[in-house]
Amino acid sequence: MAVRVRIEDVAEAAGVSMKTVSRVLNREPNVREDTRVRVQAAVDALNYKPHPSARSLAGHKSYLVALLYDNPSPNYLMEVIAGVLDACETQQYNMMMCPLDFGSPTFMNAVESMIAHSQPDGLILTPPITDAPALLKRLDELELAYASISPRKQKQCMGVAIDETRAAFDMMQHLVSLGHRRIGHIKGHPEHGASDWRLQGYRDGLQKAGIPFDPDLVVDGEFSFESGVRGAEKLLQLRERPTAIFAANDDMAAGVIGVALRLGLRVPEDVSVCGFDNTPMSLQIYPPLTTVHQPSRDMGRIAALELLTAIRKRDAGKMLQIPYTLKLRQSTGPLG
Amino acid sequence: MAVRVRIEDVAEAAGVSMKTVSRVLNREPNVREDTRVRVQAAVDALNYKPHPSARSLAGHKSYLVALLYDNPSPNYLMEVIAGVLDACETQQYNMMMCPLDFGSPTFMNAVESMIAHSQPDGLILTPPITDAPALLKRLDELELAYASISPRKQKQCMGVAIDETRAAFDMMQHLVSLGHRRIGHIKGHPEHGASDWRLQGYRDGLQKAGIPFDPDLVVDGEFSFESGVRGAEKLLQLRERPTAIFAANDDMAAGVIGVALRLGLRVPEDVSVCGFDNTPMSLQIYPPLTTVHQPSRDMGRIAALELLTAIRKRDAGKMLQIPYTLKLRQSTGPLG
DNA sequence: CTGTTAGCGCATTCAT
DNA sequence: ATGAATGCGCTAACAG
Repeated sequence: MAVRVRIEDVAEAAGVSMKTVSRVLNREPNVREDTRVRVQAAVDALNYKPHPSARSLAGHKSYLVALLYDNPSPNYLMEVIAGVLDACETQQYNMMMCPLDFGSPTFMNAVESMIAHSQPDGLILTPPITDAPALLKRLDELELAYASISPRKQKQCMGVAIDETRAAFDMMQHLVSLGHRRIGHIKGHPEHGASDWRLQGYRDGLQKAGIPFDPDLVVDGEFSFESGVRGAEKLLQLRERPTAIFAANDDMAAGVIGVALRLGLRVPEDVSVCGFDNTPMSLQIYPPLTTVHQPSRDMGRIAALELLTAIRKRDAGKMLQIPYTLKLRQSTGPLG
Repeated sequence: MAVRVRIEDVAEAAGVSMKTVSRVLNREPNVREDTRVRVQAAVDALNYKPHPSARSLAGHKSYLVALLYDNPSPNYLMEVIAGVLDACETQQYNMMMCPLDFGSPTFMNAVESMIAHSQPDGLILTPPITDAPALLKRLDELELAYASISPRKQKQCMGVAIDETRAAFDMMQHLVSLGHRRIGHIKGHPEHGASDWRLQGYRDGLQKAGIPFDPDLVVDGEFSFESGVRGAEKLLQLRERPTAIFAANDDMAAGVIGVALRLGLRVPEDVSVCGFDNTPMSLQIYPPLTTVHQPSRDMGRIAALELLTAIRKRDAGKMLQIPYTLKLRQSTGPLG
């Protein structure tokens, strides 16, 4: 490890004081341009890197953001992580991972303990942890900044989301345009806001097409493949079978396709199937799945950038909405 | 955030010096049992948590391990992460994520920069970063501890792996026992040791069954679904079609099944397909995939525990081998 | 615009 | 077995 280059060494090399170096490093004002250049040159020449712990200790900041999650899809989370890391890198921040069990009675204890231990400067919340009232209340008490990704209540907090209801509505328009009128829906996990929004989009789509809502065509799910299987078994064995099934996510849609094939039905000739999320798997099953692409990586990046800005400026940002894309593939087709 | 409880406060409450509290906290010897108890009581009563940065600054340790990865399957990586976090939690360590581009010319720069910035006490390497000679050499220079998960050269380093060759061999035994003799193989990414091992297991399996090796039945792949599709297109259009295909991972196996179905072949009646990794997807496609389960979470945990031990004791551990499991499912069946 | 001083909270000598 | 003094590397508050 050799000997560490310290800020003092840089100061000496540049012929200024430690504090001036500190100012340059932290982009603080009140430094003449030429000294700034001189200091920067010394920093580069010595390949100086601030010691994170020292900076943190003296500055009363941890330079840490915590990413809270509860059993999300690995693909989704990895995208979010990549985005958050993108954002953190630009600002010398670190990210720590915080797997949590949202439903557990010790949920808040786990959070408190993590905060006490790691002292993050801010948190990024992913669904469904975005919607834990006790958590949000406590964070406000602690004056700890947080950004939410796709939270249920979007008016009141900083974060990022897509218009899920409208995306689901668009998907319904697609099915309707193919001639479908008996369209089934498998709901998502009841604890996720996304489930409500997507169901709402389904209903909006029916209404727009003048198709009466039929409760038999809507079944419970919980975003898992298995729940998709169960939902499909119900829907595909109805006396009057739906000609299309809109599952609230891709995993469930994969379950639907599995059941359909097992029952000897062709997809999409006998039944069209679509999902939501555009997971890699959606492209790997046969037939490739029609779905909605949600820019999860961008959402992670944006949430983190908002959070970092809020930490710096000590004031909260807005809820940002960003665009989604429909991916029309082979699992949906015209009414046969 | 109220006022922070410091070690000094605990010392005062317990009627001892800071140093004694420090000793108790760090499980150092030379503390009488009764004072240890008294100090611990004060720690609990005040709900004292050491300040990570202060501890790190004074102790010349970062309490950080870096997890290096390059574009792995999200499912695999999330399992490894969960295991590493499990291990870190028990020892007050933190984990940082380090996505890298192994092939890039700036790979080593990225690593150097990460190390200089974050000063991790150790690294956990995942394939194929386990096999970057320049990296390993540099880590030795820096005397930075690292643990490797499934590295190519297992003799020379600390880490954890399964016996992949034997697992692939077992899978071949399974296919042979079903009556298959024309068995195709789609290789993994050439940069991953796993590709070699699994191919070796394939060859060992052929040899054991007295089946001559046919180069036409082995095609290149790179672990991606698409490469599985390409491989299957070659194999399934051979004049003498294989009756079984062993893909070196699940993603490629999924590609094979897709192609088979597209060509009007039934799985497993017309062609058996198997993979490797037991990804969640392997259970979600139709038919469910026969594969090898690799205990990735355990591997993450074990690698991290080894690393933390090595950091503490300043000496390197061994390469540990842990068990795998064959998952026999519906994508393989008797030769029709 | 720049420098000086103090101290963040802890572990680490070296005493005793 | 325990304690007092010192400093890790940096930023903050103030001084100039």
